[in-house]
Parts: sequence; C-alpha cells; structure tokens
Amino acid sequence: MSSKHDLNQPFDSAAIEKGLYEGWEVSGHFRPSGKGTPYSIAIPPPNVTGTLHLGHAFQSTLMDILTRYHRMSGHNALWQVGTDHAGISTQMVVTESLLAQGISPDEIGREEFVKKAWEWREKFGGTITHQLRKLGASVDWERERFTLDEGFSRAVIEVFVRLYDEGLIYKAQRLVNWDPQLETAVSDLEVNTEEQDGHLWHIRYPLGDGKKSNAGDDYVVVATTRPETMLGDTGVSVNPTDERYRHLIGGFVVLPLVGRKIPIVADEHVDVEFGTGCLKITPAHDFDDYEIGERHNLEVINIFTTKAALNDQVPEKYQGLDRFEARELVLKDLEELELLHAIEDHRNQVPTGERSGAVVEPRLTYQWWVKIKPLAEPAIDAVKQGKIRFHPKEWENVYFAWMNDIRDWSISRQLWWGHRIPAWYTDDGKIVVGRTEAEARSKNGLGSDVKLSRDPDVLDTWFSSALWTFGTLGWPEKTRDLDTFHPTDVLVTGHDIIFFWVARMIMMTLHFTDEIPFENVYITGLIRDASGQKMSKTKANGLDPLDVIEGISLQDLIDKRTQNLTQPRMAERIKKETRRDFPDGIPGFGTDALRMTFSAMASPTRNYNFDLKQVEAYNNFCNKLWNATRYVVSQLEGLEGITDVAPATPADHWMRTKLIQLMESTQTALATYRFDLYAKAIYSTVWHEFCDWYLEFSKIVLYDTDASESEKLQTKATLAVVLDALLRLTHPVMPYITEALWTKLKVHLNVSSESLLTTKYPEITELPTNGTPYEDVEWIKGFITGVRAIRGERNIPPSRQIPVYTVGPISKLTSGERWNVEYVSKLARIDKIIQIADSDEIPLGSMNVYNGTKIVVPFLDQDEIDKEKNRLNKEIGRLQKTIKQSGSKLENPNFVEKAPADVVEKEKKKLSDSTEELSSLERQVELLANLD
RNA sequence: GGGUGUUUAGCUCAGUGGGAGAGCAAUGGCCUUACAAGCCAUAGGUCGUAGGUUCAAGUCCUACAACACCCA
Repeated sequence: MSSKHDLNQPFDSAAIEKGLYEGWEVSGHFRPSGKGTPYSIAIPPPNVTGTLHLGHAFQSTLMDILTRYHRMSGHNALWQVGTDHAGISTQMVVTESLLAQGISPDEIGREEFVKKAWEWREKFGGTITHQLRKLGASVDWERERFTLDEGFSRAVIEVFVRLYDEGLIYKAQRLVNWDPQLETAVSDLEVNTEEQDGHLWHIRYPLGDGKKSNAGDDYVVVATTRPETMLGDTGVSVNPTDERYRHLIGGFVVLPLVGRKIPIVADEHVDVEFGTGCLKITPAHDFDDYEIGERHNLEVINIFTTKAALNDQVPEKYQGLDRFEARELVLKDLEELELLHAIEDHRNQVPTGERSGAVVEPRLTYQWWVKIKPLAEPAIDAVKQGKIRFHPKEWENVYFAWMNDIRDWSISRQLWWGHRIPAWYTDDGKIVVGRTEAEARSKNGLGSDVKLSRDPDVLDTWFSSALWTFGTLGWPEKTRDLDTFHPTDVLVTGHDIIFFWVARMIMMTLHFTDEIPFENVYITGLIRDASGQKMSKTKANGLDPLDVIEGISLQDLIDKRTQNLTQPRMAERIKKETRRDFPDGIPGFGTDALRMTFSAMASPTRNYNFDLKQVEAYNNFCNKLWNATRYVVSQLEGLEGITDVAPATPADHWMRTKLIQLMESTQTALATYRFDLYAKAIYSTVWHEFCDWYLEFSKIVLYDTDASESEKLQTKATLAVVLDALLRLTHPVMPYITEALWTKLKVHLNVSSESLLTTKYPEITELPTNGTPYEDVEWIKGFITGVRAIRGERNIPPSRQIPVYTVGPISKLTSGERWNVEYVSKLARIDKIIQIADSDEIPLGSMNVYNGTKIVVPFLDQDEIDKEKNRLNKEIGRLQKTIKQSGSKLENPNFVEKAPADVVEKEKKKLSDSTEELSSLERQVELLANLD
C-alpha cells in the first residue's frame, strides 16, 4: 500500500481515503482467500435504479465490519454483492425517461422497451455500486450478480417450472389488488393503507314488491364510502339477527341509476353497528363483498377498465369517466332523485400502491399463484427449532405471526421488465409450462405445428430475490461455491422486509436446497433524522451518505432537496428547515467517521436518530487517532523490526491489561451483533486509556534522562505493539484511517502483510497472572485524579507546581517503584509529596480522600478557604447519604443473612470507608471554621 | 380491535437484581514539547406513573399513561 500520507500534515479524511479502496480492490483480497472456515454474507441486493441512502450505507457498514473481521480472523470470507432488477421501479423510471425523450413505450412495443431498459441499466445502474465502493465495502466485485442476468434467470425459470410440476404454482381467477396507474396486479404486501378524511354517504335503495321498512319507508338506506361502486352492486346484505331488516330478507331492491333488481341477503359478516347495518354488495370491487357474494351466488359485475375508468357495464352516461369523476356525478344524480339520505364525515382507510401511490382497486383477474402453505411449514420449523436465529429475538414473533396466517402469493405482474413467465397457451386455452418453448411442447406432446403464445406476464421481483443466497452461488448447478458458502452466515436487513424477502428466502431455499439460507438474521432499526422524523422523499429530510462523507454547501443541499419534489408546495418549508438544521451546509466528515457513527448507533432498538453531531464527534476521534499515531511514530524513529517484548514499567503492564480487556469486549460484542458496544469499547479504550493515560505515562519514561535504555526501548515497543493491536481492532469499522496509519507504523514492526485487510485480527492472549502493576496503576490514576480535582476546583494552572501532603497508606508510592512516584509527580504536577502521620498537624488546605488516603493541597492564599468549605460540605452530604443507605442495609438482618457473603462484605467496607472519610472531612471543616 | 417496542442527565443513548453511566451540549480553568477537532476539572437524574415479588428493583411481575411501529 502507498505510504504517501504525511503525518506532519493535519488530519484530513479526504486525503487519507484517496486511492486506498482502489488499492484494496486490485490487490484481490476482497476475494475469498480459499483458506479457513467459510464465512459468507449475501448483500440484500439494492434496487438497480436506486441510489445509496443512509439505510443502505448503515447496513452495508455492518456487513463490512463482519466481513472484514472474519477475513482478518483467517476465515474464507465472502461478501456476495449484486443488484436487483426491481420490476416496477425500473419500469417506472425507464418509462419516465422515455416519455421525457418524447418516446411512448406503447408505440415502441415490448421488445424495444426491454432493450431500452437494459441500456438504461448499463448507463445508470452502476450508481449504487459506485457508492458502495465509496463506503469502503469489501465485497467481491468479481462475483457481482444481477437478478436478471443469464445464470440467475436460469435459476428463476428452474424454480418456476419445478414448483409448477409439483402443483405448487397454479393459475386462477381471483380478486387481486390492482394498481390502476401501473396497470398491474400487486401483492397484499405492496399495498399500504392510508387514512384520509372522507365521507360516509347514506343512499336510499327503493324496496321492491311494495315492501316497507320498519319505519314505514319504501326504501332501505345503505352507507358507503365509495358511492360510484354502486353501479356494480349485485346485492344488499343485512345481519340475520338484525330485527330492523329481518322481514326484508329474501326480497329485493331496485338499484338506483341502473334499475337492476338485486336481492337482499342475510349474512353474519354484516356489522349491525356500522352505518345503517344495511350493506351494499359489490363483489367485483371489494374483498369482503366478494366473499359475501360467493356465499350467496351473487353476480360479479366488473365496472372498471384497467385504468379504473368506468367500462361498458354501467349506464352510458357514466362510461369512460374516471372513478373519482364518476363519484361526483353519481352523487349529483342521487341528490336530484332525492335518494341521498345523509352525509357523514368519516376517516377512510384508503389502500394505495406502495410504488405508484395510486389508490388500489380490487379487481377480478387471472393471475399465477404460489400455493404457500406447504412451503411455509418447514420455514416455520426452521426458526422454531433455532436453526435460524433472529437478532433481536423479538422479531421471530413477527415472523411467526405472518407465517402462521400466510396466504397464497400472487406472483404474476403485468409488466415488461422482469423474468417472463415460462408458460404458453394453445389457441384453445390449454396452458403448457417448460424451461423453454421446446420443452413445453415436448412435455405436453405438442408438435411444432401447434400454435403457442407465451404468457405476457413477468414474475414478481421478490420471486427472484427469494432465490438470492443460492442463486448467486450457481444453483441449479452443484457448484463448489454452493458447497462452500451456503448456507450463508448472516443476513443483515431491516424489519420492513421480513415478510417480503426474509420469509420468502427461507421458504424457497429450504424447498430447493434442503438448506437454510442463513443461520442468523440481524434486524436493524430504522434511521430517522436528528429530531426523530422518518426520512422521506416528501419531507426531503433524508441525507445522502456521500454528502456526509464529502461535504456539501448549504445552497447545493437546498437545491438537491427541493428538486423533483413529490409535493412542490413543500419547497419553502424544506428550504427553511434545511437552513435551520444545516446553517453552514455539511463540512464532510469522511467515510470512517460515518461508519463509526453507524456502528455506535446499532444498538438493539427499532429507531435511531441520525445526528450529524455524532459524526462530527467520531471525526474528532479520527483526529485523535491520527495524532496519537503521530506521537508514537515519532518516538519509533530509527527502530525497526519491533516484536512484542516483556513490559518493563507498571504502565506497560497496565496498558496491556486494558488492551486484553478491550479484546474481550470486542469479541463478545461482535459475536452478539452489538456493534454499538464494539464501537464504544474501541472509542473509550483508544481515547480514555491509551491516549489520556498511557501516552502520558510513556512520555514520563521517554523524556526522563535517568531512564535506562531498556526501559525506554520497552516503552517504545509497548507503544508500537499496542497501537498496532488497536489499529487492527479498529480496522473493520474504520478501514481507511487505520490502513493509512498502520502503513506508517508497520515500517517499525516485524510484519510481512502489506495491508491491514489481510493482517491477523488480534487474539486474546492470557491475562497477566500478576495483576499488581494493573492495580497499582489504577491506584495511581485515582490518586492523580484526587489531586487534579483540587487543582481544578481552585483553578491552579498546570504551570504551577504544588506540594501535596498525604495521611494514610501510600504504599504504591513508597514501594520503591520509582515510576509510580514519577507518574504522580508529573501528571499531577506536584513538586513535593510529604507523608505525615495522622497525629501530626495537617497543614491548612484542600482535602480529598482517596481509598482511605487523605490528600491535602495547602492553601496558597486566603480566598480559597470559602470555596473549599463549600466543596467539603457537598462531599460530606454525599457521604452522609451513602452511610445512611449502607447502614440501614446492614442493620437489616435479612440482608446480612440472605445476601451473598461477598456482597455483605463489600457493603461493610463501603460503610467503614465512607465513615472514615466523613470524619476526616468533618474535622477539616471544623478546622476551617475555627479560622474565622 | 389485536400485537410488538420505547419511556434513564438539556439532546442521543448504554445499563448483566447488589455502589445510577457514556457521547454530545453546558460551566470554570489551561497555548502542559501527539492532538484547541485538544487537555484538566465541574455541574446536571422522584430511571414514565401506580402497585407487587425480593433482604435488595432502572433491571423481574401486573396495571395504567404517552409515543412509535406492525397486523386487521
């Protein structure tokens, strides 16, 4: 790797990142090594039309952490990359782009359209993969797959044909969710219900046969939220127990505006409480009505075209009207006929298409279906038996709930872009299925003279992505890759696609490979903006990860957010909010800071609020790491081939223990998918142990003219060895800066590998059996802090050295370990430590008690006394509280008897320590009071 | 209507039955030879509410409230 990063320059993320990724990619180390235990992750294939949003970047970061970690740990690591052809989205995007060029898809026809779509994909489909590179994703690009590529398509056809042959795929006429804008069927999952303000119209339906209602009217009143559908009514239904209508059952009404006689039927489904208790039935355009219609053999009259305009099944004056125009006209006509009985305000649940946003219309059509129960059962068992584990585990319940109540899956879509269904029809309507037309013919004994026409529909995109884990590895061929890397180890994804994708992958993979697709499913939460708002296109409050990495000016950010708005009237508000949230734009924090933020964010919660301030904080962390390395490397000048050496000073021992503790934390964190704890453990050890303490300890040794050469050498070796380990531990989450810094460090080390990418991840070695230096240094730190607290309170500047008097045990300082004394003197800036006996007169000064040792800093002037009294009284209050709590615990015989002995012991020690400390401080307060 | 989750410092969040924590923000001091993107200190909390279990509850149980999401 290059070593062009100059440590004498200030830290600059952009300069560091430059060129590193390209170097990794050409080095070939993103490929599985072919050695070690296989470890594999299949990327959830992003939509080829899409761009990388924060959610992608977030999940990709977590996958990259895992992949890099396992690669460094010697595993045969594969992160399989690829993109999804995304049927509906791509068709929409390509259609739009053609229309913009003045080309009508209908005119150029299917074949030409598909050609254009491929061209589009060639041109723009690389955006998201470019962005993944920017993010540092160590995927194996040589294996990149696309769900519509040749091999993958073969797998899709194979699966379709086999399921058909097994009787698990069938074609049937049913009511489906129809998107009238896209003119295709969509699945239940692709429909969102939106609440909208609407009305409940009460309409009079005249009774036939001269019957009268209980109120003596010659009509019944039905309530509906969709009056236009009355044109397709074929019945009226009441609850059989409803006294109001019982006498009318079996009769009929005359449908207004149409004149059709339609029966009044009794059905328990009807809610007596809702509306008037009298329900109009439109079997062709409502799922509930369809079922009622089936139970009572009601006629099914489809009144809509594929675009949801009224067709020729309605009176002529309404034909050709859009459904919403028709609503207005129907209401107007009813009004004129005095059939509009009442209008109520009502919150409607309106089904809308996930992609198009159009109001979805139930529509009776022929579609292809997967018979899902036989596939679902083994998939439920796999999770029940713990073969597949969700993290966090709660999500298993969501999975079970959906799987236990699963309904057949409609897989055909009336689109051009996608895997075309391998089914053909003879002129007399017979369906034949095969991998190719020839196979379809031969299987069904049809000669080449029989005319066949291919089914125009394509498969649901999720049908193909359900095969992702094994399809990308070469299935249906029995490849070595399949053998090696399948099942994959973990799937990292959001909870929003547990049904769409996770469940379907489990079903399909079990059915076709007899293997689970992955052993673990790590479900991430959803990223929201800094104030907890969901990021959405409408609100334009999303952030482009690349803008966080590279920076963007306020004006550019505003422009970006206000162009292509779904609701242009939002522009002013978006501008205002953007100015408020990013008054100076975004400075550009680099990939590492962003990745560290993602990692630290990934706690097992459902939502994360993404705050740039955190990214800034982790950028500062990068700066810290940069400067620490600068110091270490400067100390190593002239040294090379450093290997681990026996530590010499107490601080060396201590630092190594801290390092081992960190290794334990990181290992546990990664094994349990606690990326937040991983990041925070690294942050805190690097900053608050290594930089805050160890580097300072090391300076004391290295700048000491009396230190021996071997002490200095061993300190330098510890600096080098610890920093090396820290960089390796940090590499999976912050690959760029660690690589850049390690390149600088490694010239002094005895290592052969050229990049951190393939350098061994540090392993836990045995904890030093002799814990003394560790305990000693912890004591030293506490003592120093005790002195510093006094200095801080009294604002004694560091430049001013002070004398310190101590009463009580200071064995760490008198044991003969001269470094302990040096550490304390230098870091607490003490010029004299005077130990005195308790009986001696303690000089007038500020007092702190640390572990039973009184630390006294004499007053330098009279003004300090009042401040000190305040401080002491606060301390005394704190101690009194502790003593009270602790005392009452110990007075409780139940506690003393039932609590474990060590807990009781600890409590006793706490009480005696606190009591002792209290009396020291009280005496001190008294002393100060006597001065007045 | 059914279900799941969340509620801890000003903000964002960790917290494993036994001394309430971190980061950011705030306050005071410091150009201390890696780092002012920094260093050293300080302050800030009836752990949503009410019960219960326990010697001991932020942690376990029950109910309620608010918020979020999923399903119908």
